[in-house]
Amino acid sequence: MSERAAVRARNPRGQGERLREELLRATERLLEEVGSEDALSLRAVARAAGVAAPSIYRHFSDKTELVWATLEVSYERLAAAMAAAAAQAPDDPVARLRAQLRAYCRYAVAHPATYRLLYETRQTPVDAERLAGHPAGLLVRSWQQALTACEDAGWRVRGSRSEAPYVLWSAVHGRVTLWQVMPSRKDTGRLDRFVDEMLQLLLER
Amino acid sequence: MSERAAVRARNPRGQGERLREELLRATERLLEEVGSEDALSLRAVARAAGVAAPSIYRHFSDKTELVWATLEVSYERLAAAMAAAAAQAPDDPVARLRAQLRAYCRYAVAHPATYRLLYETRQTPVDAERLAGHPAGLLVRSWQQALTACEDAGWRVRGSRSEAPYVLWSAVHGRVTLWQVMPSRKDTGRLDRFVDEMLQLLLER
DNA sequence: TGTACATCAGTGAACGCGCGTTCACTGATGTAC
DNA sequence: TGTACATCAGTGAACGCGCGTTCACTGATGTAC
Repeated sequence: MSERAAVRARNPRGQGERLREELLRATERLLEEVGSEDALSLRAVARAAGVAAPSIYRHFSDKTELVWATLEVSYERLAAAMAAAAAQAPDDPVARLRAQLRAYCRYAVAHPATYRLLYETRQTPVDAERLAGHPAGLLVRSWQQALTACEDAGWRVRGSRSEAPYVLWSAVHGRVTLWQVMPSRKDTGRLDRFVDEMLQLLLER
Repeated sequence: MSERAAVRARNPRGQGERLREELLRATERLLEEVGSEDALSLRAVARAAGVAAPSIYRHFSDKTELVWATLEVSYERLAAAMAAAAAQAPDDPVARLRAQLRAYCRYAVAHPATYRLLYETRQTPVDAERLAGHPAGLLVRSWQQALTACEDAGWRVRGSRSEAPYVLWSAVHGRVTLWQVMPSRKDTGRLDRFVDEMLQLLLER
């Protein structure tokens, strides 16, 4: 599989935290390689980072902690990608929302394993407190705001307004999943067209 | 975890195939218990079936084969549940479609792990041929037919007709996933309301 | 300027474990003659 | 009716493996005096 990284120099004093970042990056990369949390091993992460396995424990108390931290990083990446896409879109709320939705799809397609991780409930020792802080809540709010911006620009949201963010998010997440599992025609154009379709269903002048 | 089943009597001659069914049932049950394909072990399946581990190899050539067979059983169960719900619904195509969608949600909620398996691409040694026969295709056709029935009864499908089955399926699958991952308010009523919402968005007189 | 010491980043060896799979087998039951 | 044999359902012991985690450690570098 993946070889030990080039011989690693020990971090200088006071810079121990750097390894933490390297481990997170290695975990993200390996996760995509092996495809799932269970298939990921701490030893492989250590190998990829060019470090001995026990060194991980300087920064993460156990495997769950490492994976959870990676999940948080993933969420931030996704949110950042969406924000960047919106910022680059034309100055029109619908165009911005469309750009966000497309960015969402692109992220999912580009990082299938980490994307799947976002919707993983199983996370072995997940306690209530942890689930409550699940970054998923951030996404709902993001769709919510985008829809409000459309309304402010004179669009009407069809159907129940409170349900609308969920309609949007469910549809797009579901479509990406189906896209990944359906054997035929893996062109991302279909995802783009789906996004347009949903916007037309949901918004009217 | 789960204890060895009550002492098992060896199947009579010619009835060896019975163990196959017992293994499938045990796999389904254990899958729900442990939550994922990776966390499932052949040894645990054997224990649950009251049999020695090597006995599995009389019926399945390896772990993948066993899991794949279970996936097929799951798909059939889901399809059957949907069909039964449609059959019990009032004699109206929209009511029938609604009943199918709700049955879909109920299945997903009742069997989260096997449901998740339906959308698992990873299936380690999945070759092209196998993916092509993925039972997911059956579901698209089922939504397709239900929509046509509505059209025949005088309803119009809003938006692109060819995209509509995917809209329906994506939305409902996505919503179930979110429902499972979002920490708060786990009442299935929300899923039912979501189904209604989608039907209103998609169908008009 | 020298030196004892604390801190820090990271390691090598070992632990016990459960796994998927293979192997040569057992013992009951049916069949051929 | 008896007996040799084939078939069938299933087993016990063993294989090699990689895993998560713990332990006591090393050796470079900074700090106090």
